[in-house]
Amino acid sequence: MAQVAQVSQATVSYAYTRPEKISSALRDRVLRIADEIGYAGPNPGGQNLRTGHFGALGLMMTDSLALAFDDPATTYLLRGIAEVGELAEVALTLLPFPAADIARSADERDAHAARVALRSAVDGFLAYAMPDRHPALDAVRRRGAPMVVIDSPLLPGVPSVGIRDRRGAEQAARHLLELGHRRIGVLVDRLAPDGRRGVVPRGRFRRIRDRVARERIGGYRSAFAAHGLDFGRTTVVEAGGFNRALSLRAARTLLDEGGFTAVLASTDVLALAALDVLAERGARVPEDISVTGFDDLPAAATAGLTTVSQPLVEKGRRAADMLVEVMRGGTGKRLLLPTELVSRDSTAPPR
Amino acid sequence: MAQVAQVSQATVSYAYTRPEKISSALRDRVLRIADEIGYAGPNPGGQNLRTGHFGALGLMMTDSLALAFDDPATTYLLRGIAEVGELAEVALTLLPFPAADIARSADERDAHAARVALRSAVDGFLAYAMPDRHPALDAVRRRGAPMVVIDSPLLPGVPSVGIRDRRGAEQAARHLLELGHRRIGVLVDRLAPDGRRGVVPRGRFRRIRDRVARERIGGYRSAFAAHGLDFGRTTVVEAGGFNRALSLRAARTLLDEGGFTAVLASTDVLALAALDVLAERGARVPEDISVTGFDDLPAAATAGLTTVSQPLVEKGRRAADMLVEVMRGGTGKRLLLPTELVSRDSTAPPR
DNA sequence: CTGAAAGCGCTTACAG
DNA sequence: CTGAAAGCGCTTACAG
Repeated sequence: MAQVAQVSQATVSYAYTRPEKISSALRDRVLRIADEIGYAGPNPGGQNLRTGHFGALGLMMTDSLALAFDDPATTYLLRGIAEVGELAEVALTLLPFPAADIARSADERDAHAARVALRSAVDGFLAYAMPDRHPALDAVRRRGAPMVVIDSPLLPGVPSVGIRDRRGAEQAARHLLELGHRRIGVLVDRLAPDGRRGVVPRGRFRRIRDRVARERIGGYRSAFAAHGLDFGRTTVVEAGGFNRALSLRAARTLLDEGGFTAVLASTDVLALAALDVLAERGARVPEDISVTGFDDLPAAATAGLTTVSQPLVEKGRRAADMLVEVMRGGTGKRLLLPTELVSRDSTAPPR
Repeated sequence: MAQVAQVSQATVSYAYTRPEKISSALRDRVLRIADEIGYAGPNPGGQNLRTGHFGALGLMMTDSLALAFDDPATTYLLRGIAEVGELAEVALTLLPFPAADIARSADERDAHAARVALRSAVDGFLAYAMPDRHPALDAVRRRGAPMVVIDSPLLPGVPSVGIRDRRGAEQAARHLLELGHRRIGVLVDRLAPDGRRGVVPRGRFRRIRDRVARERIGGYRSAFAAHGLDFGRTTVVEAGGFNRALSLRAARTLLDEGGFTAVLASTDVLALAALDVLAERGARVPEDISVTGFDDLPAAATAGLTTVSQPLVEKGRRAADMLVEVMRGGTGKRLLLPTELVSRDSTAPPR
């Protein structure tokens, strides 16, 4: 391009990125010639290498991207991220972590994820709801790239945004217990990314690989203990994932057991699935059985679901804000957002 | 890194990307030293520049990213894109087109969008629901990057995936007309990205800047004409955007006028908003008034909405497939997916 | 199986 | 206000 226009490379560069450095006549000429010969402006690859930044943020999630567009809670979080004004200048890159059905094994999947994180052309990372130990997290830290964690895991020295999961879960459980429920069935999404689902055997609680799941279970456990109940004897069903199909299946498995006066669900998606299964079976809520959720999605309000609200959109916004701050040289911190029990029409004392 | 390990740059490169080119002993040594000195592997910027590809696809949308996480139809589309297996190796970059409230003017917004498209470190573009003329589209074509358009606009020589919008819209309108409706109010999302909303003045129909809106209005118009009605005399309310708040507002504006026996909405989000406003006002559907939508979101089925279904997830999947094909040197084509009228409980003959 | 060299396209001091 | 030169970090023929 510089050759054709018979100017130096620097002049072309200035024409695009530093208009004040050259005369406007020269700039116009360069731009006109560029137009004629079909030069579309500085190649991003060259710019990246030279300036050392990419103009993009990477978002890492467990599993595949499907989560981003499948799970309502995730969608709200992403909305918050997208709202951040400073991001008007940077792209949001959704990193392709392979789904379980594509990768041959969990190890291979993790290795792939780490490679992706390392290779991706981004200036900073948002890690959302990752399991405790994940090679991609190590890879990012080693690369020394700015990172902010959302929800899980908690990594020493890594800034993060989350909520008081244990307390929120405790609030929901206490609400049911204080209403007088003693036969409570529990629904959880996933305790570890190993594809297991169904009734959770006791030993599995010691091998939870996700901070949020661990905290929520911990909250349930302590609320139960405060009311003289042993959480270990409670039926807990694990969906094995986040989507509606798996949630419905888990709700059916739990409700097939029968005899519960309440369902304590660790997400709204699970609680809403339970509501649907109950309606299908002709059970009345809350007369026959109470149900609580967690998240307070808009759909929870519509369904009259008693749940624990967390500020999902704000969580995304704050995390993105914090990442911008870290990328500017700030240190970031651990930010905890409030939760609140929202009592609606899906809970009542047992008969 | 090469210096410390006392090997050549090439050896380091091979250690990471061509294990078969060096002995495994040497490779192990290189990797071990890298680990010790904290070298995280090849810098993506250097790789990009040298190989000429980025390992990412760019998604361009009108307005801001908020659309991606705000509009259910868009969310389903993205789910389809994310499902494409070949994408397990490439990232999906959401390009940050500034929202109306951030950019000072429409021109500035467009110029910014073009710049972003040019600068972004991606190998190909998916352009979704863009207005007819948009500088970012020109910029991408000039850059010569592979591109597939979803829905709008239709560009000569550019492969695209869409549906028969005109026919689908015609089906919905004809359904109402054949039931005997003559006082039909129409709801549309946006005819041009200029921030206008409210009752659409006649002249504005000649200045629609979005292909899909134009086709759907055309479908309504011809169905009306076939029944001896002048579409030009119909009340059409434009929401001015895609979210629920604007949709509710548009529905209120339309229904305030009164006297309609049916509401013909150009999207399900608008139709569902109309349903909510009608419920709020104590009107019975379909006894007092009929409502039709377009898209067939899962929420439409729940609400018993009569609508025109289009395969949203498949649209995304097909578009991503086609882009992969084009990036491999294929030519792509114009792909049209089927629509179908789904008759549910929100429509009946007028009283 | 390993190493020295070229060059991808840019930006930025620096000299004129 | 403009140009010549260096170097960002990599990969890939090529020579040994």
